[in-house]
Amino acid sequence: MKKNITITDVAEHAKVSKSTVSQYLNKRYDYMADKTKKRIEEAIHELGYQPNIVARSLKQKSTSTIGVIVANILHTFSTQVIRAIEDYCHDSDFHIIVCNADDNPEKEKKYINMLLAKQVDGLIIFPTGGNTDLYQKMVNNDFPLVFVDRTVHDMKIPAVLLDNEKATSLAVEHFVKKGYSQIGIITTSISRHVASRVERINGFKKALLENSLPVIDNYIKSREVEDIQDALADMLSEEVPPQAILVGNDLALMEILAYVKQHSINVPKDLAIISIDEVSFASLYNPTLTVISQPTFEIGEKAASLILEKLQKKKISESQFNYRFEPKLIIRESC
Amino acid sequence: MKKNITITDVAEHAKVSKSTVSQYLNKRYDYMADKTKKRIEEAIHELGYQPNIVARSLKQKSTSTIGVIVANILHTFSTQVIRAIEDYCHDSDFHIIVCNADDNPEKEKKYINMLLAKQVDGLIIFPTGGNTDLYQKMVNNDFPLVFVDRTVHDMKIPAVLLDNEKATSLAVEHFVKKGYSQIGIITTSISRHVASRVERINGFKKALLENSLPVIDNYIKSREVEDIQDALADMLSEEVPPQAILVGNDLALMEILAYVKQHSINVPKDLAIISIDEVSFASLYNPTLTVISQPTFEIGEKAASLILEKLQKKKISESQFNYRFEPKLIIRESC
DNA sequence: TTGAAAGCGCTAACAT
DNA sequence: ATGTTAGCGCTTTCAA
Repeated sequence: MKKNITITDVAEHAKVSKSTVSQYLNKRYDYMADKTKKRIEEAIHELGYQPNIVARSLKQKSTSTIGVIVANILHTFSTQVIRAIEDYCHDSDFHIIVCNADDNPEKEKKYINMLLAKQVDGLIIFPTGGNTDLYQKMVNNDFPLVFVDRTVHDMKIPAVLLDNEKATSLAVEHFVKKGYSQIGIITTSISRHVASRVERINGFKKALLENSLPVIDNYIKSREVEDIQDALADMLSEEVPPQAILVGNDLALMEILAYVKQHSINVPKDLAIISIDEVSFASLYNPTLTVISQPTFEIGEKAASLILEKLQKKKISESQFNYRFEPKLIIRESC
Repeated sequence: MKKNITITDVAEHAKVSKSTVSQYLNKRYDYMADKTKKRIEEAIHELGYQPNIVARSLKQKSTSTIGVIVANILHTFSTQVIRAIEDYCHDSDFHIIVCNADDNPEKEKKYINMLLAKQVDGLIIFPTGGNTDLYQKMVNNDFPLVFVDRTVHDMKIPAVLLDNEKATSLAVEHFVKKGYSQIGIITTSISRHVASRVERINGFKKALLENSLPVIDNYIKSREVEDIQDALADMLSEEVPPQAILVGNDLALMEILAYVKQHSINVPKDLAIISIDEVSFASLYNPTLTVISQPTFEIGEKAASLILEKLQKKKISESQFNYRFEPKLIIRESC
């Protein structure tokens, strides 16, 4: 590995001082003679010089990078939101570093500390919910922090997420409209500290009541991914099995579809399905899948803009703490 | 944002010098008195000190991070390989920064320069193929570089990728075994500088010949994603349309399935399908999809290990330049 | 066993 | 219009 070219080399080559080169690099041409400018330009070109961002970051105490910690990268939702964040940051000349916590609070903690050590300027977190102390510490330090997808109870941290109640009520209403009254819900289990699972289940119950349907506990299951199929099996072996089921997210959906396929259950005749999260094959599947889609792009964009705002103003005016986005029902054949 | 705690603060708090704290941080306890060690430990804990990685990187001229530039993050293949790279690097205390070139050489160039400026210790690239000059420059500078998924013609850069010929021949042989003789191939178009598309198409032709089948130009199409459906339509409107089709990757597959669905084409009766790349819904789809899967985990692992080796030895002994991995035929219902 | 001092590559106040 | 200088937070000789 050859020696790196530094600003000193450029300065010597152009026969000016380092500071002048630095001025040039930072586009402060105000008092710079045209010929020096040109000489520096040439020197940079001839040497193939690239400024060392690490050195600059050290000096400026700012890395122009945002850390993103996602609870579980396997969700299509996550990757789409991340792409939106990346796009937005890119436009403002910020970089992002993405870490996957694997739904594991320990990993999340490790990544938070790592990213802080790396001096990221802000953090966007899809929280596991298991590190409230750490979150709180960052808030106390005025460190720019935004949550995505989930809020954490009692934390004064902006969160960008779906209007989960609306999502479940959209689903339930559609089921009802299609004539279903025995409706179940299955979702993957996530930490109780985290609002979204609770919100979806509560929203579901509320929607049932609003439609004058009874809330039946055995129709409500939240399990680890590996146990989703069993949960469905349990539900379907009830004396009166549900005729329709709301699936909490894309990973749960895969399990449901696997079960349905293996047991030759006809969708929607034997079991109607609505899933939260749009999936790539929803319109290719047989039958095509009715889903509640999240505006992933807007969510990511909002999260990124909140962080960048915080960085600029250093003071958030009129802090709002929940940015709720509208779900959309996409009607296809599965219900 | 509160002031960051530095090594100086810790030193003062523990009443030792900065260098001693640094020794401690780097686990050089060899000559350190137990009580000083303890005092430093306490100070660090009390102050909640985190070493500043940026400063360390500047001094050490090494960031312990690897840059990864992926040609197109939308391929499942890419995300899986990246996860494997991340896992491997993580075990060696390296971080990765992932950038998506969007199949655009200009973007790729921008990211290469950005990552170099950020002083990454090495680069893993899924090359677009459009920046041979830049690649060459890095090689000349002895900068650790590994390609994934594609080789670039005449470059002395290790590449980790699928045995594409094997992949196509597996597919063709399976088609033949199933009694098909009119076989087409459709894939998304990628730069001509890049070997994989060429390899898959050449491998396809070769396999046809080996099975004593004629090579028909109109059965061979490579187009942009948006034009894939048209390409299929063209092929199917041939006088003698193909009865079986090999699909080059997952994104192309989505298009094919959309077309097939819209035109009520029965798979495999009207059209048999084999696709390169395993997709999440392959075993859920109706019919289940026969695919050629790539060992994404091994590919990522190999790429990461090659880079890390290069970093350590600084000299590659017996450099090998192509690491080919075995495709696997997963037989399901679509052929 | 610990400390002093130089320096990584850059920026920014202050001189000139 | 350009140069001098100090310093960002850390590591690393070398000295004590």
